[in-house]
Amino acid sequence: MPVDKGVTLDPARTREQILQVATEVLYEQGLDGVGVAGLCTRAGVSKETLYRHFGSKEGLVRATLEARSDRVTRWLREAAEAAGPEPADQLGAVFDALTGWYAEPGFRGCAIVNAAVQHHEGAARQVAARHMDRHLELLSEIAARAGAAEPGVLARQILVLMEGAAVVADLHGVDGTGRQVREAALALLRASAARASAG
Amino acid sequence: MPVDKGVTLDPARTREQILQVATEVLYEQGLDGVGVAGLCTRAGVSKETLYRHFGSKEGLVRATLEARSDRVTRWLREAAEAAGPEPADQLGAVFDALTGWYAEPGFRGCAIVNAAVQHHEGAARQVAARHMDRHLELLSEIAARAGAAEPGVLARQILVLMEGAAVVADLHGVDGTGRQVREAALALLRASAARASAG
DNA sequence: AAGAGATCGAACCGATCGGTACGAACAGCG
DNA sequence: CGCTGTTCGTACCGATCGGTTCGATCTCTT
Repeated sequence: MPVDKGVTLDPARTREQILQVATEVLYEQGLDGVGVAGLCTRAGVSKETLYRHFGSKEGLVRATLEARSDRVTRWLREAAEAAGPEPADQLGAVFDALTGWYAEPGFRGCAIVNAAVQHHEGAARQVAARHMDRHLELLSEIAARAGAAEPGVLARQILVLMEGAAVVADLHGVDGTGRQVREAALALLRASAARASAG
Repeated sequence: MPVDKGVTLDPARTREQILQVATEVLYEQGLDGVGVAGLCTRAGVSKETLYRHFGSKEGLVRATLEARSDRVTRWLREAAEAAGPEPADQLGAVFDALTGWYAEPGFRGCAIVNAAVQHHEGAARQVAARHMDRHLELLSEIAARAGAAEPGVLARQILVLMEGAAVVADLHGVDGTGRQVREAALALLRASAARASAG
């Protein structure tokens, strides 16, 4: 019985295939909602292969979340940059992108936050902390260019809006959430800028 | 060998004991982080007793989360009412209460949201949705009394701040989160009230 | 042609999972 | 006293968990 290994036998390809399946399945089912055997079946890969690439389930989770953090960070930054030079436009564009995400079928909140909350110890929490640092960096740049009174504080307030929006859109319903949160973020930006020019 | 059943043999007491332990342990370890056997050990109760009271682990989770939702809802409403008649004071008091919570040792975010995110199907999501409805009710009352332009929208924006604050305080650090989010909520309230009197 | 490395499928491991069953010990009530 | 219902401790169930091992098979490189 010949064994089907796919077209090529490329370790990097195999790794990517596992990562892609894990990204979907761990998001849909939760970290504890699927076993390694199930992951392997869906990825069309044997357990030995998975363990050689990632060492453990924890290692696979870490790699999956780190890749996702990279992707999301890049996505939001590009959305901001595509909106032109105005800080308010950039902030609006970020929340427009998020609003589209909430409405996607299968949306279940932020995968990284969800993972961090499921396992109170482990890699997910570190990845989540770093993920938020990256968001904060982007938001701080926008806040500073907008002339905010305290760019760091404003950025953190908007970060809270971002994370809260994902939770509320997931658990309480998408309707209007994105738009409402976008307006809240812009209102905070205006208030902070006004305070800076008045003070 | 005499069996130790505790001082009294009161079903209601037994039930409360299980609920109290489950509230702590499920929050600390996560829904999948502890088995029914472990719960029973920590509660000083046999598996048969637990299953007679709650039917299943899912039933125990539901009862635990519903009790918690009741408690949190009462707690926030009392905090608001204790702050006097001014809506802004009441809103500030709500976030002061939350800020104190974030700083408590063992804080791990909102137990109900965490549970809902861990099991994408099941009782936790229903409890979470209802939990947010209750928050929204309180916030809408405050927003309406503050003369907000759109009380429902403002309440939802502040709800997003509440949920996001718990996530950020848990995963990104407590420092300043409570105070910053409190100020953000009050800023949104002021902006909405100003818009209402101007329009 | 031959070796090196990647992969598969399946068997296997000990541990744990949620849930059930049972006999014995206990309390409260008539 | 004896009846009813609660609880305990323990054993047990089938299933699944994360992880390891092994021989066979396949591709690529030299």
